[in-house]
Amino acid sequence: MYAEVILPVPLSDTYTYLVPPEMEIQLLSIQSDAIGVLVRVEFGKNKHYVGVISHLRDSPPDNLPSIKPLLAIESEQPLFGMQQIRFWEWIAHYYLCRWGEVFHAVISATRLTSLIDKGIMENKKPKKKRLPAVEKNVQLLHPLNIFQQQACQAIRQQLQTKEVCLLHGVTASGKTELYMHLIEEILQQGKQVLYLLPEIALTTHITERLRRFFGDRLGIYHSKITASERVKIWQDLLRGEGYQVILGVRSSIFLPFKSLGLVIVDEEHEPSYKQQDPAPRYHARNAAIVLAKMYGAKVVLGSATPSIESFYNAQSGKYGYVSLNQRFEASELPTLIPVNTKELKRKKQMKTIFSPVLLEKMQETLDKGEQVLLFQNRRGFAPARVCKLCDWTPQCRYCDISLTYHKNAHLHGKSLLSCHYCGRTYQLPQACPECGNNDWKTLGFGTEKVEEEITALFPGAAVERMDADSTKSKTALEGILSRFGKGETQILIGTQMISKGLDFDKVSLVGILNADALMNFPDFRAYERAYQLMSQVSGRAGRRGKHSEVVIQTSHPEHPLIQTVLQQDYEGMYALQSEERQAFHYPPFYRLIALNLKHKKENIVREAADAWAVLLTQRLGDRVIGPDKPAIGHIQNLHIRKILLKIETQASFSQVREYLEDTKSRIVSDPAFRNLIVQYDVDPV
DNA sequence: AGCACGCCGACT
DNA sequence: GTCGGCGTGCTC
Repeated sequence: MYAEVILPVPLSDTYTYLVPPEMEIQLLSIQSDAIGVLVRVEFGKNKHYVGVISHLRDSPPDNLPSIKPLLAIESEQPLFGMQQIRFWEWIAHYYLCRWGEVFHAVISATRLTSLIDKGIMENKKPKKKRLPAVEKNVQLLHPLNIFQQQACQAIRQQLQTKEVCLLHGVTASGKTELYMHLIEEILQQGKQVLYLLPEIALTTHITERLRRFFGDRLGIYHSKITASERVKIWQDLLRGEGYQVILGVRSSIFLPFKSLGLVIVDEEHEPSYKQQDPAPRYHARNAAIVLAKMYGAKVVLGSATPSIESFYNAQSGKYGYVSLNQRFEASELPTLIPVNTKELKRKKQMKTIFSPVLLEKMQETLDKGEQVLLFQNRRGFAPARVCKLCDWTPQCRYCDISLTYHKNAHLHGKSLLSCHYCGRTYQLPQACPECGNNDWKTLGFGTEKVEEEITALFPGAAVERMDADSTKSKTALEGILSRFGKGETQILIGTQMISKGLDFDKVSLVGILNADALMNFPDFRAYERAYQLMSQVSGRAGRRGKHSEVVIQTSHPEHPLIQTVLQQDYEGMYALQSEERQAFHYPPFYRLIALNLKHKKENIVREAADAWAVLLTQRLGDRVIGPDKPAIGHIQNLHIRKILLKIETQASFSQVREYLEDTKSRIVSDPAFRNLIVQYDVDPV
């Protein structure tokens, strides 16, 4: 008897091992087909790995130089079923990565090794059953209001005939409450539920809210939970008791569901659902839809500002569509006020980065004892520091990018410069290394500069900043949220972090400091993103009945995108965008596949990319765009070229995959291009 | 991903 | 004369 084993190494194949005769009975008694059983094997010389059996076979494949035996069986029960293995296979095929890379993601979703080291296989028997779950805090679900009830009913109805339903609900319309009712129904049927959230939105606020209702049935899954908690989640899902609702981040799609009945993807438009590095570069929303299909489960996608893709699928009838456009407890939508910064600058009225209108409204808000949010989607003090004399700008030694100036963070007593691509930090040079001058100016501004200026302008106010730098620890983040929630902080400055998870009702003014910066980046999704961010951050204002205002500073108030934001006209934005996407062959009308080629030597990567594009063009014609040198031409000392494919959505994906594989093997057979790094990114975000 | 094998610079 | 740099090749 032989076993095909998937190993957590980036390789495309499974590997064949001999099942020693004395192990056969043990193996088959765990699982009759052995699928999903963990085994310890030697791979290479003296390297031991824990892998998973994908299937058994009677005879070994031909031409194998040698076959090693399984060393040990590492699980008392199969940890994965056929469904999981089929799901991994789908991920590897669709996202053009290797089996082993997917399994590696599954394993590391447990930190998926700590689980293997001290987890599941040590528990010879499931722990003695806990007493029936009579959590003291468990409450009954709140009844839904009439709008929520109607929406809930509409979702049930849509899901009778459709796999996926998009719930388009304005901020504060009570989507979470509605989800909870749907979850309860599925639990009553004895099925499991996966509730996906972007990492940033998984705050104690929402977890506590759900825990209050689901008590011992709710497991929470993210990168910072303890190993023992992970193990419990695994065991409970495998056994079908205990945790049956998982509130988790994107990697929780790899958990071993047994009888999945419903997947909720909240904030479905969030780009952080797409994994960037390393492979598998999967989109958790799209992968979750496939996962659900394999289990016969239904999917609810929720957003106040749906992705263009999902709204398109709803419009075309592929997804069901339900909207919930009444705010909870009669909250009004905020009034949006554009401020023309170009004109103010011309009139010399922009003395700071804040318009006089914004400053006045801030003062009024503080006088009323209410709170202000200021949104600037850039951390640090300034994105670049420039020598006044010769224009020299500090750059990262490893990446093709200017360093962000962090005035108030220090490295050996000096202010710090940091590379926002590779994370390296540098000391601020005193004098310009080019000309010796010691007089600098800064370009642009980030949250640190906003904080410094606001502190000077409002000396009596309590000001805090919330961005990736100020929230490195979980306690720091919770501290900021809790002080703001209690009203101890009057002005909160932040990056897009403040657009999620904040759920406070004393915010009556939001300032968007630089709308132009949100729109001006070279990406086909720039306007969609800008709309979503401005809309989400505006939604933080005026919860619970208060009148509220949003000031948007822009040099182009007449811009069509700004107009749709001001009128809170999602469908207008969708119409603008879908026309453009169709005309220029972008999603949802075309599928994008990006090829990233990297090499230490620029001439090698350039030649390889040119050759690559020639070969691909022979087969795919003008669907091949590039190669292009990206704006940031090298990162981590590797030079980069990009080739973009725009493929009709109805085209055969397996055909395209075949062309890509064939092209790759032809290029890398050239010894000059052997150590080229090739990365595929399917459906890039 | 690891880990070993294999060819060129600064040291006891 | 060696120790060790990491380039590249392989793993059932």
